[in-house]
Amino acid sequence: MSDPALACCTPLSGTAMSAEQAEQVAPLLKALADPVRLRLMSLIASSASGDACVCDLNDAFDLTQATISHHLKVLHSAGLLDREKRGVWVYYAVRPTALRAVAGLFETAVPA
Amino acid sequence: MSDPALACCTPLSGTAMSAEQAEQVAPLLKALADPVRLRLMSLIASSASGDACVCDLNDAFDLTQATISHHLKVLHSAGLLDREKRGVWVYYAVRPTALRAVAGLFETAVPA
DNA sequence: ACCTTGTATCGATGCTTGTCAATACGATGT
DNA sequence: ACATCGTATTGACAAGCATCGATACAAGGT
Repeated sequence: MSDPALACCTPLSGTAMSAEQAEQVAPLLKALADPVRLRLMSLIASSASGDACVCDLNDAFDLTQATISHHLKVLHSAGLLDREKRGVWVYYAVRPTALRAVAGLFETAVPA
Repeated sequence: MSDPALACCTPLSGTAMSAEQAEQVAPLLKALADPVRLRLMSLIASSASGDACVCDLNDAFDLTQATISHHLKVLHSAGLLDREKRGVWVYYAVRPTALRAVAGLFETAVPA
Protein backbone atom coordinates (compact mmCIF):
# COMPACT_ATOMS: atom_id res chain seq x y z
CA MET A 1 0.00 0.00 0.00
CA SER A 2 2.49 2.56 -1.17
CA ASP A 3 0.28 5.20 -2.71
CA PRO A 4 -3.24 5.53 -1.38
CA ALA A 5 -4.03 8.04 -4.08
CA LEU A 6 -3.95 5.76 -7.07
CA ALA A 7 -7.71 5.44 -7.20
CA CYS A 8 -8.46 6.56 -10.64
CA CYS A 9 -10.53 7.36 -13.49
CA THR A 10 -13.89 5.65 -13.45
CA PRO A 11 -16.49 8.40 -13.35
CA LEU A 12 -19.63 7.99 -11.29
CA SER A 13 -21.76 7.89 -14.40
CA GLY A 14 -21.12 5.52 -17.26
CA THR A 15 -20.71 2.02 -15.93
CA ALA A 16 -21.26 1.16 -12.29
CA MET A 17 -18.11 1.17 -10.22
CA SER A 18 -16.89 -1.94 -8.50
CA ALA A 19 -16.87 -2.45 -4.77
CA GLU A 20 -13.08 -2.37 -4.81
CA GLN A 21 -12.99 0.94 -6.62
CA ALA A 22 -15.42 2.38 -4.13
CA GLU A 23 -13.27 1.21 -1.24
CA GLN A 24 -10.28 2.87 -2.85
CA VAL A 25 -11.82 6.25 -3.57
CA ALA A 26 -13.92 6.62 -0.44
CA PRO A 27 -10.93 7.33 1.83
CA LEU A 28 -9.87 10.21 -0.41
CA LEU A 29 -13.32 11.75 -0.18
CA LYS A 30 -13.44 11.09 3.53
CA ALA A 31 -10.19 12.97 3.96
CA LEU A 32 -11.64 15.91 2.05
CA ALA A 33 -15.04 15.79 3.73
CA ASP A 34 -14.23 18.20 6.52
CA PRO A 35 -14.52 21.99 6.41
CA VAL A 36 -11.14 22.53 8.01
CA ARG A 37 -9.36 20.11 5.71
CA LEU A 38 -11.10 21.58 2.69
CA ARG A 39 -9.82 25.00 3.62
CA LEU A 40 -6.36 23.62 4.30
CA MET A 41 -6.29 22.08 0.83
CA SER A 42 -7.59 25.30 -0.66
CA LEU A 43 -5.05 27.44 1.18
CA ILE A 44 -2.18 25.25 0.08
CA ALA A 45 -3.41 24.84 -3.48
CA SER A 46 -3.98 28.55 -3.94
CA SER A 47 -0.68 29.65 -2.48
CA ALA A 48 1.67 31.35 -4.90
CA SER A 49 4.56 28.98 -4.29
CA GLY A 50 2.38 25.91 -4.47
CA ASP A 51 3.11 24.94 -0.92
CA ALA A 52 2.48 26.37 2.52
CA CYS A 53 4.26 26.38 5.86
CA VAL A 54 2.41 24.94 8.81
CA CYS A 55 3.16 28.08 10.74
CA ASP A 56 1.06 30.10 8.30
CA LEU A 57 -1.73 27.54 8.19
CA ASN A 58 -2.07 27.56 11.96
CA ASP A 59 -2.83 31.26 11.98
CA ALA A 60 -5.66 30.88 9.46
CA PHE A 61 -7.80 28.91 11.89
CA ASP A 62 -9.23 29.32 15.33
CA LEU A 63 -8.01 25.88 16.31
CA THR A 64 -5.21 24.38 18.32
CA GLN A 65 -1.91 23.65 16.65
CA ALA A 66 -2.46 20.02 17.59
CA THR A 67 -5.73 19.96 15.68
CA ILE A 68 -4.24 21.50 12.54
CA SER A 69 -1.36 19.06 12.71
CA HIS A 70 -3.85 16.23 12.97
CA HIS A 71 -5.80 17.39 9.92
CA LEU A 72 -2.61 17.77 7.90
CA LYS A 73 -1.65 14.26 8.86
CA VAL A 74 -5.01 12.94 7.67
CA LEU A 75 -4.59 14.66 4.31
CA HIS A 76 -1.01 13.46 4.05
CA SER A 77 -1.86 9.85 4.90
CA ALA A 78 -4.62 9.90 2.32
CA GLY A 79 -2.00 10.83 -0.26
CA LEU A 80 -3.47 14.25 -0.93
CA LEU A 81 -0.57 16.28 0.46
CA ASP A 82 3.19 16.03 0.15
CA ARG A 83 5.31 16.86 3.19
CA GLU A 84 8.73 18.46 3.09
CA LYS A 85 10.85 19.68 5.96
CA ARG A 86 12.91 22.80 5.33
CA GLY A 87 15.01 23.71 8.33
CA VAL A 88 12.71 24.14 11.26
CA TRP A 89 9.62 24.49 9.14
CA VAL A 90 7.43 21.95 7.41
CA TYR A 91 5.83 22.68 4.07
CA TYR A 92 2.87 20.88 2.60
CA ALA A 93 2.01 20.77 -1.10
CA VAL A 94 -0.94 19.22 -2.90
CA ARG A 95 -0.44 16.10 -4.97
CA PRO A 96 -1.98 16.89 -8.33
CA THR A 97 -2.36 13.22 -9.21
CA ALA A 98 -4.43 12.57 -6.11
CA LEU A 99 -6.70 15.49 -6.83
CA ARG A 100 -7.07 14.37 -10.42
CA ALA A 101 -8.07 10.90 -9.24
CA VAL A 102 -10.93 12.39 -7.31
CA ALA A 103 -11.86 14.76 -10.10
CA GLY A 104 -12.16 11.78 -12.42
CA LEU A 105 -15.11 10.65 -10.39
CA PHE A 106 -17.13 13.68 -11.35
CA GLU A 107 -16.38 13.88 -15.02
CA THR A 108 -19.86 14.12 -16.38
CA ALA A 109 -18.88 12.14 -19.48
CA VAL A 110 -21.48 14.22 -21.27
CA PRO A 111 -20.00 15.73 -24.45
CA ALA A 112 -22.06 18.88 -24.03
CA MET B 1 -32.42 25.45 4.01
CA SER B 2 -34.27 24.40 0.94
CA ASP B 3 -31.50 23.03 -1.22
CA PRO B 4 -28.38 21.79 0.50
CA ALA B 5 -26.72 21.25 -2.84
CA LEU B 6 -26.28 24.84 -3.88
CA ALA B 7 -22.65 24.90 -2.88
CA CYS B 8 -20.99 25.88 -6.03
CA CYS B 9 -18.24 26.73 -8.21
CA THR B 10 -15.11 27.85 -6.41
CA PRO B 11 -12.41 25.35 -7.30
CA LEU B 12 -9.90 24.25 -4.70
CA SER B 13 -7.10 25.95 -6.58
CA GLY B 14 -7.18 29.59 -7.60
CA THR B 15 -8.18 31.71 -4.64
CA ALA B 16 -8.60 30.26 -1.17
CA MET B 17 -12.14 29.30 -0.32
CA SER B 18 -13.97 30.93 2.54
CA ALA B 19 -14.93 29.18 5.73
CA GLU B 20 -18.58 29.46 4.74
CA GLN B 21 -17.97 27.83 1.40
CA ALA B 22 -16.11 25.01 3.09
CA GLU B 23 -18.98 24.47 5.51
CA GLN B 24 -21.36 24.28 2.56
CA VAL B 25 -19.44 21.82 0.43
CA ALA B 26 -18.14 19.55 3.16
CA PRO B 27 -21.53 17.90 3.81
CA LEU B 28 -21.77 16.93 0.15
CA LEU B 29 -18.38 15.28 0.28
CA LYS B 30 -19.20 13.67 3.59
CA ALA B 31 -22.30 12.14 2.05
CA LEU B 32 -20.20 10.73 -0.78
CA ALA B 33 -17.34 9.59 1.42
CA ASP B 34 -18.59 6.08 2.01
CA PRO B 35 -17.99 3.05 -0.19
CA VAL B 36 -21.61 1.94 -0.06
CA ARG B 37 -22.96 5.38 -0.88
CA LEU B 38 -20.44 5.80 -3.69
CA ARG B 39 -21.63 2.57 -5.23
CA LEU B 40 -25.25 3.58 -4.75
CA MET B 41 -24.60 6.83 -6.58
CA SER B 42 -22.74 4.98 -9.28
CA LEU B 43 -25.45 2.37 -9.69
CA ILE B 44 -28.14 5.00 -9.97
CA ALA B 45 -26.14 7.27 -12.24
CA SER B 46 -25.18 4.50 -14.60
CA SER B 47 -28.64 3.01 -14.88
CA ALA B 48 -30.18 3.20 -18.30
CA SER B 49 -33.33 5.01 -17.17
CA GLY B 50 -31.40 7.45 -15.02
CA ASP B 51 -33.05 6.24 -11.87
CA ALA B 52 -33.16 3.05 -9.85
CA CYS B 53 -35.67 1.26 -7.68
CA VAL B 54 -34.72 0.57 -4.09
CA CYS B 55 -35.67 -3.05 -4.60
CA ASP B 56 -32.89 -3.43 -7.13
CA LEU B 57 -30.37 -1.50 -5.08
CA ASN B 58 -30.96 -3.72 -2.07
CA ASP B 59 -29.92 -6.80 -4.01
CA ALA B 60 -26.62 -5.27 -5.06
CA PHE B 61 -25.29 -5.21 -1.51
CA ASP B 62 -24.72 -7.65 1.28
CA LEU B 63 -26.38 -5.32 3.72
CA THR B 64 -29.70 -5.05 5.49
CA GLN B 65 -32.55 -3.25 3.79
CA ALA B 66 -32.53 -0.86 6.74
CA THR B 67 -28.91 0.03 6.09
CA ILE B 68 -29.46 0.71 2.39
CA SER B 69 -32.48 2.82 3.23
CA HIS B 70 -30.36 4.76 5.68
CA HIS B 71 -27.64 5.45 3.10
CA LEU B 72 -30.21 6.55 0.54
CA LYS B 73 -31.64 8.92 3.08
CA VAL B 74 -28.22 10.42 3.72
CA LEU B 75 -27.66 10.99 0.01
CA HIS B 76 -31.16 12.40 -0.38
CA SER B 77 -30.83 14.78 2.57
CA ALA B 78 -27.53 16.01 1.19
CA GLY B 79 -29.36 16.95 -1.99
CA LEU B 80 -27.51 14.43 -4.12
CA LEU B 81 -30.51 12.23 -4.91
CA ASP B 82 -34.10 12.89 -5.91
CA ARG B 83 -36.80 10.63 -4.55
CA GLU B 84 -39.95 9.65 -6.38
CA LYS B 85 -42.62 7.16 -5.35
CA ARG B 86 -44.21 5.15 -8.14
CA GLY B 87 -46.87 2.85 -6.86
CA VAL B 88 -45.36 0.62 -4.25
CA TRP B 89 -41.81 1.31 -5.36
CA VAL B 90 -39.48 4.19 -4.71
CA TYR B 91 -37.06 5.42 -7.33
CA TYR B 92 -33.97 7.50 -6.72
CA ALA B 93 -32.27 9.64 -9.34
CA VAL B 94 -29.10 11.72 -9.13
CA ARG B 95 -29.34 15.49 -9.09
CA PRO B 96 -26.98 16.68 -11.80
CA THR B 97 -26.69 20.14 -10.28
CA ALA B 98 -25.48 18.72 -6.99
CA LEU B 99 -22.88 16.58 -8.69
CA ARG B 100 -21.75 19.53 -10.74
CA ALA B 101 -21.34 21.59 -7.60
CA VAL B 102 -18.92 19.04 -6.25
CA ALA B 103 -17.18 18.67 -9.58
CA GLY B 104 -16.56 22.40 -9.60
CA LEU B 105 -14.28 21.93 -6.64
CA PHE B 106 -11.85 19.87 -8.65
CA GLU B 107 -11.73 21.90 -11.81
CA THR B 108 -8.03 22.35 -12.24
CA ALA B 109 -8.55 25.83 -13.60
CA VAL B 110 -5.56 25.18 -15.81
CA PRO B 111 -6.44 25.97 -19.42
CA ALA B 112 -4.10 23.30 -20.76
C1' DA C 1 24.92 22.78 27.62
C1' DC C 2 20.90 25.41 27.53
C1' DC C 3 16.76 27.64 26.04
C1' DT C 4 13.55 28.75 22.39
C1' DT C 5 10.65 27.83 18.58
C1' DG C 6 8.10 24.90 15.23
C1' DT C 7 5.86 20.61 14.66
C1' DA C 8 4.21 16.02 15.99
C1' DT C 9 2.34 12.63 19.22
C1' DC C 10 -0.35 10.95 23.27
C1' DG C 11 -4.40 10.34 26.10
C1' DA C 12 -8.89 11.70 27.05
C1' DT C 13 -13.53 13.19 25.96
C1' DG C 14 -17.81 13.95 23.78
C1' DC C 15 -20.02 13.57 19.40
C1' DT C 16 -21.01 11.31 15.09
C1' DT C 17 -21.70 7.24 12.17
C1' DG C 18 -22.48 2.49 10.09
C1' DT C 19 -24.90 -1.40 11.06
C1' DC C 20 -28.46 -4.41 12.70
C1' DA C 21 -33.07 -6.47 14.55
C1' DA C 22 -37.50 -5.14 15.26
C1' DT C 23 -41.21 -2.56 14.14
C1' DA C 24 -44.18 0.73 11.69
C1' DC C 25 -46.15 2.68 7.56
C1' DG C 26 -48.49 2.54 3.02
C1' DA C 27 -50.03 0.64 -1.12
C1' DT C 28 -51.94 -3.37 -3.53
C1' DG C 29 -54.47 -7.47 -4.05
C1' DT C 30 -57.98 -10.97 -2.32
C1' DA D 1 -61.20 -6.61 6.65
C1' DC D 2 -57.10 -8.90 5.98
C1' DA D 3 -52.63 -10.50 4.47
C1' DT D 4 -48.63 -9.21 1.72
C1' DC D 5 -44.97 -6.73 -0.04
C1' DG D 6 -41.78 -2.66 -0.46
C1' DT D 7 -39.81 0.96 2.13
C1' DA D 8 -38.91 3.87 6.19
C1' DT D 9 -38.17 4.55 11.09
C1' DT D 10 -36.71 3.46 15.79
C1' DG D 11 -33.56 2.05 19.31
C1' DA D 12 -29.27 0.16 20.39
C1' DC D 13 -24.43 -0.69 20.02
C1' DA D 14 -19.65 -0.54 18.64
C1' DA D 15 -16.43 1.98 16.10
C1' DG D 16 -14.64 6.21 14.39
C1' DC D 17 -13.64 11.21 14.62
C1' DA D 18 -12.68 16.22 15.85
C1' DT D 19 -10.91 18.59 19.38
C1' DC D 20 -8.17 19.75 23.31
C1' DG D 21 -4.23 20.05 26.95
C1' DA D 22 0.01 18.26 27.88
C1' DT D 23 4.06 16.51 26.43
C1' DA D 24 7.79 14.98 23.32
C1' DC D 25 10.91 15.68 19.56
C1' DA D 26 14.08 18.25 16.53
C1' DA D 27 16.60 22.08 14.83
C1' DG D 28 18.92 26.64 15.65
C1' DG D 29 20.66 30.20 18.21
C1' DT D 30 23.24 31.99 22.61
